[in-house]
Amino acid sequence: MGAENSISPFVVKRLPRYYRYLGGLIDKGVTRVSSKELSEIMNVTASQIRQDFNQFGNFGQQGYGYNVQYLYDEVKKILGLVQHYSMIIVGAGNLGQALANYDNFTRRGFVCAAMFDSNAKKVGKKVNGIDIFHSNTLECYLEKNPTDIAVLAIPETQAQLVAQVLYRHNIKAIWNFSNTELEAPEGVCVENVHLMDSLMTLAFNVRKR
Amino acid sequence: MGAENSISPFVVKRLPRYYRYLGGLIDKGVTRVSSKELSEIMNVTASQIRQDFNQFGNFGQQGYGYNVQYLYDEVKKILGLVQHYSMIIVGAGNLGQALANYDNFTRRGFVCAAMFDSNAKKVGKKVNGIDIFHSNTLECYLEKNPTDIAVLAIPETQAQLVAQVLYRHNIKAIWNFSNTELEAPEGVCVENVHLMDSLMTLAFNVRKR
DNA sequence: TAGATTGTTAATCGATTAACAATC
DNA sequence: TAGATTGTTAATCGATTAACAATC
Repeated sequence: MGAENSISPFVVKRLPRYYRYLGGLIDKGVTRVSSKELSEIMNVTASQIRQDFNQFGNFGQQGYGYNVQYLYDEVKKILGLVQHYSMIIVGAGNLGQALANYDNFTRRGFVCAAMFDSNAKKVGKKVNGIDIFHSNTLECYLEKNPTDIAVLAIPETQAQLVAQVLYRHNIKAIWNFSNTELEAPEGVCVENVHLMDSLMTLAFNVRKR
Repeated sequence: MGAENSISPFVVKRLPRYYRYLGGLIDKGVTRVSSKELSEIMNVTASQIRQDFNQFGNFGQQGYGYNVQYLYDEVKKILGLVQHYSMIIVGAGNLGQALANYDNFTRRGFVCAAMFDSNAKKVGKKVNGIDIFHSNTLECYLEKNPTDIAVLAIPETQAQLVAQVLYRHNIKAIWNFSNTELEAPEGVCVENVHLMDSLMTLAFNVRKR
């Protein structure tokens, strides 16, 4: 119901956390929760919880609170987790393989169909059942297999170049683990994961204690 | 010079990005940059750049701008990257090994001294030159080797338990890759990396295009 | 009905941006 | 000196919190 465009990125960033906590409540057998209860568990204000959800619809009931399962399902829909996403991983190094082995992604509907690497020694092998192809077959693959999300687990020197290939073949989104920020054309989503940045933030906070 | 306490987390989160871009400029041989030039490269406002840096001191010069190397060094100091941090990785699964192989951490002063795993098959092996010890030797290790940062690359079911051990032995910070949020005692920094959350955010944005 | 809790409007707080005097 | 650009104050914008009428 809410104006699905113009949702603040702050709200969006909080959605997966709600989803996680609601899932936890379901596992515990909790069927009903008020914004106040949830706020205490999650350590945020009840006001923020109600504001956030009401960006998307009226999921609660006065005097009762929220039905946990219903709210969970709604958040799932909002996040777009009711559909499947086809995914490839570019870069079969340590990180690429770690991600390929992470079965949680598959469970949530992010299905990794192929991996690519420029190292001939890796080509032909499998990681968690996923074939590793040579990078120079990437274009050919994408032509035959429209792909939603490409995971970039390659060095920054190659990232921008590979991204260009992906853009040409209408990739919808890039999950970027390389140490660069990609320039993305209109309509392509890029989510950067800067592990080094995260560790530096930690260093800053440690020293400031 | 700035009141080093009470720096907004928004500013802190931006510091590593500045550090990255300034490093890039140095690599390109750029010696001098104005807030306006930097703002165009980084796609933020010049105002924000000046505000951010002035939380920590006056690093620029009117009419000139900023000396890139000097500013880079100052940000390095602010982030606390002039010292070394002793680190251990708990969990030698795919992700733990991927992190152990990531030499960038060492280059920046985050030195991984040991890994721990509860799988006896892995104990005794090395990853990137780092010994894997059995998890039940963790306490003993920490007593002999004071450690700044523990990386948690273990399933959520074990995370809170291991964290308790770490707290008892005065760990300073936890870099948490497990799918939980840890309750940390006063004085311990926790930085959560929720890869699944990041991917969900991407899914939301893809659908909204 | 009385009690509880939502949905939503209004108030507050803080982050970002704009403006400009200081000064290199 | 004139031009450029900072450091910093003031204005704006938006996010968060508080308050409360609506209603289950």
